[in-house]
Amino acid sequence: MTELEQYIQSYFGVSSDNLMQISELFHEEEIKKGDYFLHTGKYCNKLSFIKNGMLRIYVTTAEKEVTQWISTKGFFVTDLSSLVFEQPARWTIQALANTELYTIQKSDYQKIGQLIPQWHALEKLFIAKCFTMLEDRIFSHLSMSAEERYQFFFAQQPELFNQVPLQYLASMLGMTPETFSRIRNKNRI
Amino acid sequence: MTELEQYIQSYFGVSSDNLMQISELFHEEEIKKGDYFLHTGKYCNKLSFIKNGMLRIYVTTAEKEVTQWISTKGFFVTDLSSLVFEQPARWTIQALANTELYTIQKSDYQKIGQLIPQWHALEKLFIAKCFTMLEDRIFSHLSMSAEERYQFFFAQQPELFNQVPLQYLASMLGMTPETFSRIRNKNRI
DNA sequence: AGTATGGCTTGATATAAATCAAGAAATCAA
DNA sequence: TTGATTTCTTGATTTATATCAAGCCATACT
Repeated sequence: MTELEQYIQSYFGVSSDNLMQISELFHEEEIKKGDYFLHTGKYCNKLSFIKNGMLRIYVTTAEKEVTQWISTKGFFVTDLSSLVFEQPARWTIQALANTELYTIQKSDYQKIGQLIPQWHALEKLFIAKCFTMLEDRIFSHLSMSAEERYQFFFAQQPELFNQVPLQYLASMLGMTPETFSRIRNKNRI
Repeated sequence: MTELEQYIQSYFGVSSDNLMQISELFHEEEIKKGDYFLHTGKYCNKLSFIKNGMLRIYVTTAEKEVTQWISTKGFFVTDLSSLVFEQPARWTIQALANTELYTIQKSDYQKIGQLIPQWHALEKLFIAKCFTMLEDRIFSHLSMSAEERYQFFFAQQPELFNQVPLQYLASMLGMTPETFSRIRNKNRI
């Protein structure tokens, strides 16, 4: 089983005879550090798994740049509202490092539902899972201080803290780089 | 077309011959003010539309009560992770007023997929829509002040501000009742 | 090697929002 | 209606976090 098939299996629990059908629709793609996967306002017509590397999902407002999320190895990446509802992309997505992707084009993505009858049901579960992760994140903003959010997130993804420019982590957690730096220092052994 | 059918139509865009099949699976139910739709830790085995009234979705932590959302007429209500993944409910859901619901039991809900082949695809779109709403909410916490969140939310649901105890709105927006009260006063004409 | 450049740290200060506290208004119950 | 709760408002104070500013440390550049 290829790495891609393992990811699809673990996210969607597809049976192994279907796995190959799906994974054949993906192709490998590389994005160099600094290059863009997607620009705000464009239409997102693909969905990718990260084989290795990192992508930052952000948006530029009048005052500042807001990092919404950083995706790493094993994660999905797309602009869901653009892919699914054909709307202009909300997010800009840029590679923080040289990144290899398994990518499926929208047209092929839409074919999966015909190939595999239970696909939509599995996909629904996947998106529902993503939904609950966002619920957790909102909860963290309703009930935690900056330091608590730091610890909550660090517990979930400690690897990220060594690999990602800290200013982006700070933004993603809803605090300034200075505050992030101080908290980080305090929490270092 | 009944009110329930209109909701289902508008959320899912089901064709009219399927609408009745679906709506027949729902039954009406009433919850008195103060009564509970769901308790944290229990299993949520239903999904409801609000015909009228209001429900508050919240969780009690060691320090405080955190209101995650307030659902009103026309909205869906359930604990998604409990309904879909059969996990203990994260949220407690309580009626803020006498509330009439159209409710479908989990067992019937699961039947819809068999009745209507494209159901899972429609449901996926529905959850994806909910997902993007949560993305917006997270963005509001990453980039806005308390006052800006107040205005952002007020623009979306001005009706709520007259009907709901303000302390719950405050919690839902991630601020204290005092801060909410001051901002509200300032923004009153 | 030397010097830019961008990212991180640290300190001083300002500000938004929380907390504490008391009183006013609204809601509820008898 | 009246008193009893509960919720809301307002002011004073504290605290967390942002902002401003300077220096430091890496990495990249020539």
